[in-house]
Amino acid sequence: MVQFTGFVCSSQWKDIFRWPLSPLLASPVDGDAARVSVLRRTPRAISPAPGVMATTASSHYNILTSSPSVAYSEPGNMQQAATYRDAHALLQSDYAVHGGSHPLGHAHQWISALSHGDAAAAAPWSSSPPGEQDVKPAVPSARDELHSAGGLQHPSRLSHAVHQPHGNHHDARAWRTSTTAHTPSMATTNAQTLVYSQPGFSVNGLIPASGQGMHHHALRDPHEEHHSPHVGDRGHPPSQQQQQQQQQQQHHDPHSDEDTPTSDDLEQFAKQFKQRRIKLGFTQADVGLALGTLYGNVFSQTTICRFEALQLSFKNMCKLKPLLNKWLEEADSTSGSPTSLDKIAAQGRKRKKRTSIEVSVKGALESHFLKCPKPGASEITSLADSLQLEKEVVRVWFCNRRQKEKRMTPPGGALPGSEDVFGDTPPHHGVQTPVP
DNA sequence: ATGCATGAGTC
DNA sequence: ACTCATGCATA
Repeated sequence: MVQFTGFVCSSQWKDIFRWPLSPLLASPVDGDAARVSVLRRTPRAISPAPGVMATTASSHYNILTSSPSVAYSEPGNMQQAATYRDAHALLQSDYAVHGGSHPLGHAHQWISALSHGDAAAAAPWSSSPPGEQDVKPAVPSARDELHSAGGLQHPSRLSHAVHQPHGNHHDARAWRTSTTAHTPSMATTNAQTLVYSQPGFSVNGLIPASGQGMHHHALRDPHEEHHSPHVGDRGHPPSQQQQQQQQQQQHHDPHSDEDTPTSDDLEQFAKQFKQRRIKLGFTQADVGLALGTLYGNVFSQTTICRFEALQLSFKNMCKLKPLLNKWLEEADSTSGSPTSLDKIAAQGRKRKKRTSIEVSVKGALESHFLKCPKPGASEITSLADSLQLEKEVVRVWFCNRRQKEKRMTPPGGALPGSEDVFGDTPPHHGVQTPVP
């Protein structure tokens, strides 16, 4: 039953599920770490399980203040260049400075305090559909193949019903089945939200705080685009667009961001990154902000999280790695000093309230997806009709589902050990480097 | 941590 | 109308 909430803002019901958190103070391992991270423990015993709360915002989510400005620029605007030392960058920061106008009045009143995220992910229906998950060995793209010297993927896979009606399956899951055992006891603990809204706040002079996002807009890599190159099954010249532009992919060095890393490198890095980050006492959100301060590209907690979990596309991972790597260097070289946090609110336009699709409905969608991942407009319409959902919602659902399919990092995000189901799961996976 | 949403860039 | 990168809001 989908009910519509009249007000977009009246989503107060969510507070009903606010559990009394008992914040504990935990000092990060490092004794010198100037900052402590407040870890919040979430009583995972309590599961709200709001069965029927399909709240869909009224379709007329009016755009009150449609101020596009997402400017994260600061008054001081001293666009120092040099920050991007190496232009190798394939940084394709979006943030195409639309409005250009900078808010200035960064209203960071929303410094969310919602942090609790007991890692119990695994969607109910995501019980790793066997034959479906075609765990074909990486080789997402020709490019990938080149540097995938990691030699991780063995050729054992063969069948797996790699169907997919339209030949557009392909890539993604470059991340082999790593059971991603992470999920420490804590998750996003964006507690210590001390917000210094300083224009040019530099940390120990090490952090160039200058990046004050000025006009470093769109660095979108014109080259390197054309997604989904690798036409699923290699072995036939796609005759598609021009080959990638991997002019010089000599030998890769996992540490230098000069070349394209391998899946292994990325996995390794992500893992290490997370450890370090935590050790330094930073939250994913902190990092996201720092990147904005340092390089002008702000990222959300979500993105950092996905990076660590390797839930981004290969390309995207490659793009972010250098940035995160730099941050890491800065971060621990300046550990023991305050950090600047600034919020560039992107408030303004009203966002459609997130639609909550009931489990049963999801099941239905999932079924359809298995049959036809790319329903036509008419199909979507009828499907939406039968499911009592807005067409747009259904459309988006499929889009997201497809996108997810392309990554679905841990196919067994569901359960460990499920990797054997395919009988071809890579013999090894993420190695747990026990922190130096 | 993840589900649904937005938007730029493509096709 | 789709893919992709991203993120708000939520669980």
